[in-house]
Amino acid sequence: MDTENSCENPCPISRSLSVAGDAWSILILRDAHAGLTRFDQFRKSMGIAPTMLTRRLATLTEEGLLEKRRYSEHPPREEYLLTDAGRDFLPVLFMIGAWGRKYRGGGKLTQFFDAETGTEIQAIAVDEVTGAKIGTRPMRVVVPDER
Amino acid sequence: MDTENSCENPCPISRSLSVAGDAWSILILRDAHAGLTRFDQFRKSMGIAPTMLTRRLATLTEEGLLEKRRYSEHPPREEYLLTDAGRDFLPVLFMIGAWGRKYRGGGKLTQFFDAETGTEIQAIAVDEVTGAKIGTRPMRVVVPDER
DNA sequence: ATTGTTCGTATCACTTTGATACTAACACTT
DNA sequence: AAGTGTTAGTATCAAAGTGATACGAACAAT
Repeated sequence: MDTENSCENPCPISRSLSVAGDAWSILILRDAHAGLTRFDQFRKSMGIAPTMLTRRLATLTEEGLLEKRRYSEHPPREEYLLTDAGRDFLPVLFMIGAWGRKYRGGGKLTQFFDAETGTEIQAIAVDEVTGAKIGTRPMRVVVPDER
Repeated sequence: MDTENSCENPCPISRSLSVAGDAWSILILRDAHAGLTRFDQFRKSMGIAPTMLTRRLATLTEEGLLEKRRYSEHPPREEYLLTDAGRDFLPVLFMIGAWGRKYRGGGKLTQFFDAETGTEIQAIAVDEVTGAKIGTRPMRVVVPDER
């Protein structure tokens, strides 16, 4: 795709997709949230080719969702940690997961529980202002005019 | 990627991504939510090559997010409408958009308002059970054992 | 000295993509 | 009747991206 549409495009979805709009990037972020930090952990978890992984980790680092940290000087070893921007991707992951759970739910699925209450987490998107579920009320779209 | 991981993989995120894990598909769904239904509308809106668009529309239709409807017999013309599954993708779109708004927010952005209250929609993900924002409380992950 | 671990790079066949041109089936205008 | 316009694609093909595999560098451990 044309990934150079960052600041031109008024659509916030396009802008996000130009950063993490492919499946590998999203899976890396998923695994990073699950606590993985190292090249080989990602590689084994996802079965991704090392060339791909190198590129994706570099992009996510450049784009500020991950940061490299040296965890060993001898030999030099880096690990990849989530930044704030990367951590804030979690709601996206949960909504993607919620859709998959509902529409591709056959067989066994990974589950997420609230550690305090012990209840299974049911992620939904709401408008923080009105409290209404996204998609349940009519909305008005305002597209900025060009230039 | 390996797109044949539908029912094998216990991760609901992987399953969703095997259906709509590329930028074009997500942008088509965005435009479909904005009311576009026809081939040329999508093509002009996104600047996508017709070969790509044909394939993506076919995939989304096969996967049950869109459905074809004939709107003219002479000449034969089809349009693409969101199914329930497609409509339920809206929360994903809003969360992706929310991230882009927060971390790639320079310049003019499309805005969404609640038609009743007139307030700008601030999409967040919450756990419907506890009401807590996703990511603010510790959670426990349960991965099903193989076989 | 040999084996193992970790984080990659090199190579290369294969697949996907994207730009462009073109077609089919009409309607509409002159 | 001929030409123009609209819609929904298909055909072609070069360029780019992907992915499997092998290999390398820099050590640690035995």
